[in-house]
Amino acid sequence: MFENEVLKILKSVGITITRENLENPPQEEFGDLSFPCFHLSKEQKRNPNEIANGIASKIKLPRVSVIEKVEARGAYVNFFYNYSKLATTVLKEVLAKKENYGKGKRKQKIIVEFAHPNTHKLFHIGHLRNITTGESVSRILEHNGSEVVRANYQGDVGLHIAKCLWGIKNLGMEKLSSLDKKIEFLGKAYVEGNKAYENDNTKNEIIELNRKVYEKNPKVMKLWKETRKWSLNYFDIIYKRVYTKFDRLYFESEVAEPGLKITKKALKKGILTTSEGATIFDGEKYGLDKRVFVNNLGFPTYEAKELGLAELEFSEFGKVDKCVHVVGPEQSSFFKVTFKVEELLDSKKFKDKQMHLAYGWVRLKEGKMSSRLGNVVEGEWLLNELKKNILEKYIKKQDYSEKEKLEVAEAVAIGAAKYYFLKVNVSSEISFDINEAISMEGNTGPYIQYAYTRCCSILEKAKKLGKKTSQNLMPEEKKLIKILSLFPEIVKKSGDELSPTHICNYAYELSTAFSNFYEKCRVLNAETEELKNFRLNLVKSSQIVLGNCLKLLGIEPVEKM
RNA sequence: GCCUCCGUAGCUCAGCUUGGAUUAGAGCAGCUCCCUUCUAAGGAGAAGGUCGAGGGUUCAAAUCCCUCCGGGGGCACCA
Repeated sequence: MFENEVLKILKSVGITITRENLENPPQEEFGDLSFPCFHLSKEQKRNPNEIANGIASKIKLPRVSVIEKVEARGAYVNFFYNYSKLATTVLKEVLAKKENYGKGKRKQKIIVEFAHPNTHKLFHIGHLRNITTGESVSRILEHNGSEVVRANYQGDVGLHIAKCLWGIKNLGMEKLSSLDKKIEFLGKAYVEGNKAYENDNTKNEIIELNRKVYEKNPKVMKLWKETRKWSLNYFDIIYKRVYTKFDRLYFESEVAEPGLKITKKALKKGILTTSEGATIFDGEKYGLDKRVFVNNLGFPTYEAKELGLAELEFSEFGKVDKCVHVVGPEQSSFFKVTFKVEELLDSKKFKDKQMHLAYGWVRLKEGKMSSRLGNVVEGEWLLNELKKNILEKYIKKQDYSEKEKLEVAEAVAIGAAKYYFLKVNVSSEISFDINEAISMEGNTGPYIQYAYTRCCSILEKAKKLGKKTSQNLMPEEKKLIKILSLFPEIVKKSGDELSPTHICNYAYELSTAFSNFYEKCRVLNAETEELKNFRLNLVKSSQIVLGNCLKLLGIEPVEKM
């Protein structure tokens, strides 16, 4: 918050550095901002402790300053803020900017491509992590000032579809009343088709069916269209449920033809070659894998379709600075190859703009999920399970209306699931422990939500905010103010690293600091009216920043729970 | 064989990009306390660690480099 003041002071004693050279001290007793002297020590070949001492003794603080004290400690020059001034500055800023507090000015246009469920296949817990990550990354980038295009690339052609359609034909089309039943039926059909693919006779039937889908055979199209629509309707319900909306839905059926055309061009240019009847990319000279773009039956693979997709993505939205693909780590080789081919096709358009954000697998304790084995953990099932438990364990005991209870339980359940995904690094694998996610204690979504509702509850009782600022702050108040002041730099860090984890850690720290404050500092019946007003402003600011954190995570804040 | 991600307390994980503050941080589980007080889904305290192993670079390594061990994922006609 007062970085510029510190830089100015350092400049006045002949040290010109940038914000990057300053650090946040690990402990309160080391002050609020520090300048480590190790680099100077290298340049001047002097003991860093001496340098730090020299700097600290040279500094003469102005009479009126937001910096209260400067002190050398070891190799660090530590700056201590005047907390009364810090409080005034932070509260003023948060209360003025509200949901825009911490908003950055990076004006990039970024496509975030995520979700990508396949039609005719179950929507599982891994898709849930995907959407959670993609939505949060999108919101974080937006808060950094970028314009985000949310894209979703859904697979609606290919062997998996053929397997499912074969299964439907084999099982016989049932009369199904509800969407849930239809989705369940598709799941069964897929498993059936997948089994049949193991057998040579039925395998050929499935391949034939696949051809018919690619060739848009009218007889097959009818069934394809109808069942595809089931999946899409179902996905729409889930997207809405997890607070996501897409600007553009892409389909494999839409990019297959264009993708094939591009592979022909790439073949002419010598980027792709022919081998054993297939069109392939031989990545050896780039240290990459060999991958097939068009198979020996003439069907475009996922690779060829990707070329068609990229072409669309980079032409439909004007100048795009970056395209982030939120996809599992098993596609790492695939993306390295397609990114390379795209770069070779049009360097100016694609080079260094494509990025694969790989998130780790989600497992249950029983083992890896696979829709082929039919032992998937459905996304919706998980959300419903969390909701049921939250409702039973806590919300039922509250005294508001049934309708409100359901709404609150829903928001808390979605938040619990999302937070469980986001609190670990994107690349880490998650072994999903349902009991742990349900337990709602410690570093969890419900804990953050709860801190937020405590803010709301006080503010509701207080009715209005006064404007006085306190002079002597309690340690809990100081800590809270300090944390509030750090929000903008956390947002920047999360955006730079595409890492929602930092927001989770920050939100947890803020919630803990608020709980401490709540415990030690009475607000509504504070000793004086002035103090009460100051604390109310502090509560309001905490509510705003906690709310911002939740929104960046894609979680809906609730006012009571 | 090659590529890639991961290995930090009994369990789940921060910290590693940009090496530094004589005590490596949390949360769960277990132990001790705190509800006449703004929702105890809370707060306080004690306990718990050869940072996978071994080398190296450095004044300084959980963090950088190398080797090895263990695990996940991938490496041509699936997506």
